Amino acid sequence: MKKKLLSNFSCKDCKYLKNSMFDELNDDEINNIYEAKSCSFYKKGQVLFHQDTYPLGVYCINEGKVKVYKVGDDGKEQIIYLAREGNLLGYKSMISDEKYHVAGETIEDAQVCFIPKSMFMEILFRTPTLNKRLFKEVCHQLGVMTDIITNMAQKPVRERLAIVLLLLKETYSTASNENEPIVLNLTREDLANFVGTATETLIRLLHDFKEDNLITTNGRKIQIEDTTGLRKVANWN
Amino acid sequence: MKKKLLSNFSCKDCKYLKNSMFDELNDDEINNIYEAKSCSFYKKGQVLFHQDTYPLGVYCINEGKVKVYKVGDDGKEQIIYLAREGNLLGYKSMISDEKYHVAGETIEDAQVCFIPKSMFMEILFRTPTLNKRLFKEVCHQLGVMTDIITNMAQKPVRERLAIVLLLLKETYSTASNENEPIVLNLTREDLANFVGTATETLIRLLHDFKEDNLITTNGRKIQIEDTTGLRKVANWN
DNA sequence: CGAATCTTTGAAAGACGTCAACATTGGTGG
DNA sequence: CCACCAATGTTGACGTCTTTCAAAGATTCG
Repeated sequence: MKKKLLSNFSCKDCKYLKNSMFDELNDDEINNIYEAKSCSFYKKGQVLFHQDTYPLGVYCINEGKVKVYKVGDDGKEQIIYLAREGNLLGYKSMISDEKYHVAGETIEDAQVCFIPKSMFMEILFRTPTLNKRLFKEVCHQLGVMTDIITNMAQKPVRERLAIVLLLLKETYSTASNENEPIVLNLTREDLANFVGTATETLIRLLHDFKEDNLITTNGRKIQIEDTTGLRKVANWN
Repeated sequence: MKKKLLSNFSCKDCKYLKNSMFDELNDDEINNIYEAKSCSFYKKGQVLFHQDTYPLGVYCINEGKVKVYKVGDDGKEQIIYLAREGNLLGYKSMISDEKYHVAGETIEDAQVCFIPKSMFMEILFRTPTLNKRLFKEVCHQLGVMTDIITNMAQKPVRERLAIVLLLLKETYSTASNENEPIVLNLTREDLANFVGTATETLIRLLHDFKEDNLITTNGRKIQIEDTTGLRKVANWN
């Protein structure tokens, strides 16, 4: 299922290098990463790494989107965040030396580079630039998570949905597609599992938002029509 | 209000050293910390560091408990976690170089050591043992946070309360007081802000738990009577 | 083209928050 | 040391947000 690509292109030429954790590395250091990695093709819906298993390495997304989620005690998925091109995945549990708390699964056909654990750890601890960069990133993410916890605990579903939509726009927008609809390969259920609500509730709220001209939808395409309005609904920032 | 203590005892002799982030340091390294720190007395309810301000240094709790919380958009506190003796606070936003996402406030009279930013950062990046230790801890905490997010999103208040009670027992229990009631200086409102619910709902649920002989209460003292039962209610582990 | 999956809508029950009133407690000044 | 005030705790009633269950459309993919 996991097809190995014939060509293993250089990280230095990766168009997402500047958005990655490797953006501050010098040529030699980048080359170390390049030599350690291998790149593979994953079909939509494939799992990169499983919850409750030990990390085997880290994943760097070259093409496609990945949903990172945790399965709760009752078997329902909670999407923690969506990762996109350039993002590094699966390193946190590796560093803390425990099983994955979450799983990572492609939501569209993807191309993902893999660096085996031993190699990554070795590079990580002999490359201060990378070490510092990742350390910072992890600390930043902790702050973001406290924000999410607070929102989950205090905000009603409607506001959380508005936030998620705004977030998705950010995750999916590039310079080129600024005003195009977000084509997210997320089912309504996924979306509900991101917001933290039931699928039916999510659908009803999307309906409301459409009536209020905040968004338009066409199947799984969602177009944000009124960012300001959404932000107001979210009672955010 | 913040009284400086006359004696500045050595970290090496701190009885909580073994539970702290400094547990793996050698004598020299411990001494660096010792020389950088100063220890102060804080009265119950004092704020160690404020949300949305830049970190000035890190705090190591020598005596007392500290609630770490974030004020949401509607002004309500969300308690993220409770810190106890030996815990290090306020370093994450320092490392990620941003304003605090949370605030830290004593919930009982406390004695807290402080290490100024410049000194701590300097020690952190010239002491691989400490660096690695903290890095690991931060990554671990991220995993814990994903668990919290999932619980907040998926579990009803009743289950979350049960979890919080079990958590509090862990936070407050020492070898000596295993079966004593938890004397937590948390108001019902604080407790509600930890669980993520309204004060009235929290009180009603505590009442239920009492009826089911899961706990007994006496003012702010809460005694866990049936850990197994609580775990069952929590639908946990 | 048909099975399977996903989406949407309706109706009803339940969980939870809010408001208001009242009780209790703890801290403070006299 | 006591009395009093303000903060905290408790209870009831009520409304609303949300979930759940059921069933009917729509879409997708083999």
